[in-house]
Amino acid sequence: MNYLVACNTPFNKSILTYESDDLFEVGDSIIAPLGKRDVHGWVIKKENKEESNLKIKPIKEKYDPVMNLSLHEQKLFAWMADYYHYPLGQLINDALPKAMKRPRALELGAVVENIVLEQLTTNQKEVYESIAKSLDSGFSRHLVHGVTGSGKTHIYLHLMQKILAEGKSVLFLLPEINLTPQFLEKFKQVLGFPVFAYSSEISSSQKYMLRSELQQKNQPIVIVGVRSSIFLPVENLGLIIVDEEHDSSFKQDDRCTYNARDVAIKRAAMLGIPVVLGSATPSLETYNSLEGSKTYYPLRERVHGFNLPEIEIIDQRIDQSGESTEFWPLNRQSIKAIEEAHLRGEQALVFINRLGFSSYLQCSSCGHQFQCPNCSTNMRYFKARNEISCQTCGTKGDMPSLCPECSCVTIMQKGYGTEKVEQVLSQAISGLRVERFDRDEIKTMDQLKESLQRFHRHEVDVLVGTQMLSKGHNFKKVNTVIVLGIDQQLNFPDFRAMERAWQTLVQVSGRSGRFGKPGKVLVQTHCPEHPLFVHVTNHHFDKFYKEELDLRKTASCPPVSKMTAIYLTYKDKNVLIKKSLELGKWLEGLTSHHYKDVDVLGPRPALMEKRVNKFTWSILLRSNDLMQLHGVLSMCQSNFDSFKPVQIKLDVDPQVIT
DNA sequence: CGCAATAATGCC
DNA sequence: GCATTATTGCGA
Repeated sequence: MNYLVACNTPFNKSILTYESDDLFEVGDSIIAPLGKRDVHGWVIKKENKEESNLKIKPIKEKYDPVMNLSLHEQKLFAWMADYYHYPLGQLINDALPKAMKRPRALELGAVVENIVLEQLTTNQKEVYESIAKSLDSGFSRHLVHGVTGSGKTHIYLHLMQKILAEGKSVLFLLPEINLTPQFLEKFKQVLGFPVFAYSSEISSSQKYMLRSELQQKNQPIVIVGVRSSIFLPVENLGLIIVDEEHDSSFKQDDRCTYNARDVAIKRAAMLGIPVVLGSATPSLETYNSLEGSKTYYPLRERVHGFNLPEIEIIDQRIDQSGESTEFWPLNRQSIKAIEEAHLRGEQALVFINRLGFSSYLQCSSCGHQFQCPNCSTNMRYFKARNEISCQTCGTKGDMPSLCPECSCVTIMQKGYGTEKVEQVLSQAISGLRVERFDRDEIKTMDQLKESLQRFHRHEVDVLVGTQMLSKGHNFKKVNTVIVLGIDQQLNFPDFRAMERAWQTLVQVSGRSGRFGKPGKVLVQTHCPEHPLFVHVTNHHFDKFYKEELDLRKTASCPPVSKMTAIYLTYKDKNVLIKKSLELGKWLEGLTSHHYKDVDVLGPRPALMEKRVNKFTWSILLRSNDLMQLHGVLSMCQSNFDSFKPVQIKLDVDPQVIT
């Protein structure tokens, strides 16, 4: 008997033929010889021996039964390999836990005594009941589009309670690990069933044990997990919830570029169960496909009749024409707002999406900038560590004392980050306790918990943080929020720039005034007339989505069309450009004859052309016809070898085009 | 030349 | 992706 095996190798798209006299089943995990070594593989097909010019080797042995794939896993992985054009064997290898070295017993999460779940509000109840009706009737897709503070989590909890009571399990996906502590506590207290947190905090042996446990048992359980938890073999799964479905952390950007939200939808469809997507700022994709349907649930109000914060757009240009710049990058109004909050005994948040003290350094006499030697980017300046560092490759250097070009000693610090704002703020307002909340300052889960606790206990007045501060947190005494750097987000050269800026502003402002006091959000910008701000200040989400969709239609961008980015990477720029143009030509030829509805855009240099001493160019494929697009991608994938030695990577449904 | 770093090739 | 084999490059 011959066996088609998906192996952990990119060779021949990972699908290799082996023979054996022993019996293997489809889905079995096996070890097979490849060249002078052994690889891990999964049987995907049995067939009778045929004439072949290959010298087919025998399968070596059965491997670990814990790694065997159920029928459902086989189908899901096969779909993914096909849709994301990634070798099946490597995909399975990446999705399953690594073999275990030191086995240790698994704590499936103790059941905490039941605290009664609070009643739903009228609005929440309507949504709950509508979703609950379809819980037992096969696949359905729901979108809870609730403003920040409308109690989406509360609806999820009631749905979960119902599913668990029926003896079924729930997969709850969320974008970032730093949200798990609070979710987890609440879930454990309220649900009365085992709740398991799945994230990078878990060791690989724990992941292995969990897989093994889930395969054997089918008692109801809740898994609260990040992206990769979508692959857990939960038996008797009754519901998948994807919270913050718009979030880009659901997209994997290395290896197989899957989007866990889309895999979740596919998995639910295959299992015939409902999937609930939730967000205050749904992706255009999700909004476009569900808005107007019976399974779209807008929640326009916060609970208890609390108001959404007042959002004020501050024209930063005024500063330049005379007003003092002593508190730059914060302007006078922002300082005043924080000062007033402090006097009222409240706290405040400041958001900036950049780390460090200044974005780059420049010699004041010759204009020399301090570039990273390995990447096409400037080094950022970190004052506390007195060093400059590249955020892309990690190269570090001492803060220069004079210009290497002209020996001038005056080096200007341009741009700003969290460190700068922290300093300006503590100097501007005496007695103000300011802390930073970014990945520079907070590296472990313990540091995260401690920082949040200090803030909750009001030992800190202002947190200056990046995006990691923007999601999910409930701060009782925060009614003032400052947003810096939104201009950079709006200027990002990608069709989703406006969508992302919208999401930032809405999510960030959602941290303000969640407990009834009037909330305020100040957004500093150099382009206050930008159309986005009109919808943000009025909280008009329908209008924002409508206008943005119109733009996408005009420009024929997703969700109206489908896209795939092709990245070519090589250390020699000239060879790379030559090969990129070659691939571009080849694709043009292909699309002009057989796939007429596919557009080829580029090639062009990637946004960061040089990264860690390798150059990258990109080509974009765009089409309204999914079949044609994937036709081109299959042809392209089969033809990778002819562009050697350049490395080629596909990103299906890219989230950011780099 | 001699050796080591680097590139190219085969793998079922 | 990895192991093996071929090619290049540079000191002396």
